[in-house]
Amino acid sequence: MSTQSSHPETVSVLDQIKQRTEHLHALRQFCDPYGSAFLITDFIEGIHEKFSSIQGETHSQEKVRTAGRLMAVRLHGKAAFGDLVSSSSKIQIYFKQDHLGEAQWNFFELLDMGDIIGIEGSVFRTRRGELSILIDKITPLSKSLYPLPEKWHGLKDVEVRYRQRYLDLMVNPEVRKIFLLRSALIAKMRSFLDRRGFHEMETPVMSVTAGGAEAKPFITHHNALDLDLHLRIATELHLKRLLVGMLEKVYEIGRIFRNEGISTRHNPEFTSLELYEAYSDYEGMMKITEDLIVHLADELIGKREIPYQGKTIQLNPPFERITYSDALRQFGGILLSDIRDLEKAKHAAKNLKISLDPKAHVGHYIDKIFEAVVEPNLIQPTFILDYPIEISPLAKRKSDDPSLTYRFELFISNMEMANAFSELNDPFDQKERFKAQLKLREAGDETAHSMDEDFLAALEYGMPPAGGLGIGIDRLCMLFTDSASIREVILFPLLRPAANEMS
RNA sequence: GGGCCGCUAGCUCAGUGGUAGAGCACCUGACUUUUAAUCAGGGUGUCGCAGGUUCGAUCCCUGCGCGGCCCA
Repeated sequence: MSTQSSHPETVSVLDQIKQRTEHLHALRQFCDPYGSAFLITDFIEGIHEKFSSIQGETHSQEKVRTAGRLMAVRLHGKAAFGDLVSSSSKIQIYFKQDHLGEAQWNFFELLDMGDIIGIEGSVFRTRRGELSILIDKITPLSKSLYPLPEKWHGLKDVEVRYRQRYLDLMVNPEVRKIFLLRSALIAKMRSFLDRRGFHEMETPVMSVTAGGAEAKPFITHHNALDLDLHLRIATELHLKRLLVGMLEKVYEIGRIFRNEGISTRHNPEFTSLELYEAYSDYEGMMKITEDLIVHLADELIGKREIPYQGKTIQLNPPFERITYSDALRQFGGILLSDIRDLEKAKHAAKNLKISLDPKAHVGHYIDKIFEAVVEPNLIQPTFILDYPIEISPLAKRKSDDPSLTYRFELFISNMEMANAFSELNDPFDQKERFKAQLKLREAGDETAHSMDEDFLAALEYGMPPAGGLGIGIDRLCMLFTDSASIREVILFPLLRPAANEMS
């Protein structure tokens, strides 16, 4: 057992641990307190369904066997009520001395809050109308040696909640709900894509160069090859190689790593969906984005109006569409053409009180100005179309304006949820874009792309025109669970080690 | 990286320059249909850490740690 930082060795806690340990030793006289497999006839949620019609004084003929964690006990002399909790449900259990008999009542007296037990008994309804199980037999399955957090207020200290997430999950049922929803969301996403003929692929997490996005990578080292490797910052460039290889509809749901700051919307590792469809384009990607999000809302929430941080988000397609330059003009009175010149961009940024690194290039300024002027206005789902080429090195140029690209981002509640484009499949153009990125990198921009010769070689074999789409799964989960912070939807968000965990 | 806020019992939180507080949890007793059970009794603490000021610091000051929010 590891050192428990949240359990300072106070007399009070020691007393409770001591008492629980004594109960454990007493149990060992009769059974293994850390039991083995326990045959369950009914899960708790199933019992509620199966016996919902029980009324009055009747007890079920049928016996049930189920298991869970004992989370409350209401002593009542020679009887007691308890709450037996499972992952998504709970049921009241009734211990009765004369019914249990001396030996079983003895077991009951050795139970502590938080213990895991198996029970066998008949189902009945109490005078107050609560479906309950009258226990015939208790089987101790695991002992809880530490006192639990408060039963009414739960565990609120976010630091403890994240560092000891198991406690958070144990005592805060709504937290369990969030992660069950996250699990369901990913499952629904997979089945949605599979039904549409997409195939799930797995591309490398580690490679010599990390590309496909503007971000700093984490670096690790392979000993046998004596080689520094980067953790991926996107799955894009590998998935597009698959298009070259004639896998025409592919996706990957995977962990992405970016060596950047932490905020309520950013965790250094997060999960993305990226999908690529040959012979499609960004119009096709907009359609699939709408379809997917609406499908998830229908399946997970059951409606298309969802509450998020005090606002109501309407997920009814079609989502609003506005071009990048129209958005700048509409929300900020700014002309895109004006801020594509570095000096003019600096001036505009100054007016908006945006300060940037002196090495920042014009793309950074465009991005920041957009962020400041437009993003705060994008509450309802909105596609922003036709991004400037300076900040879109992997997207196809628009045929009617080669300074813009067939790229969109979807914003919901001011958050960037999706990013997609008609994929650039012209290797000559792609090479020029990489060269431009390389210049920025040489000028000190660590997030600029490096030249990926191998990817270029793949393009030179011919990549079909395609639409590609990336969706941030964590942010989608935030939206669907009304969570203000990305840490609420990541089981173990990165935290600094606590002082006593260092060294 | 900067600003603001927080850190007090296992948990949720009050509080004060002079013996450390409540509710829940826990312990003892009563109670065989309660459900935040109830009733009677019991306080279990390195007041985040380290310095400083002071007769005396949990409180005031400085630094540090961890976290939160906002900004970059």
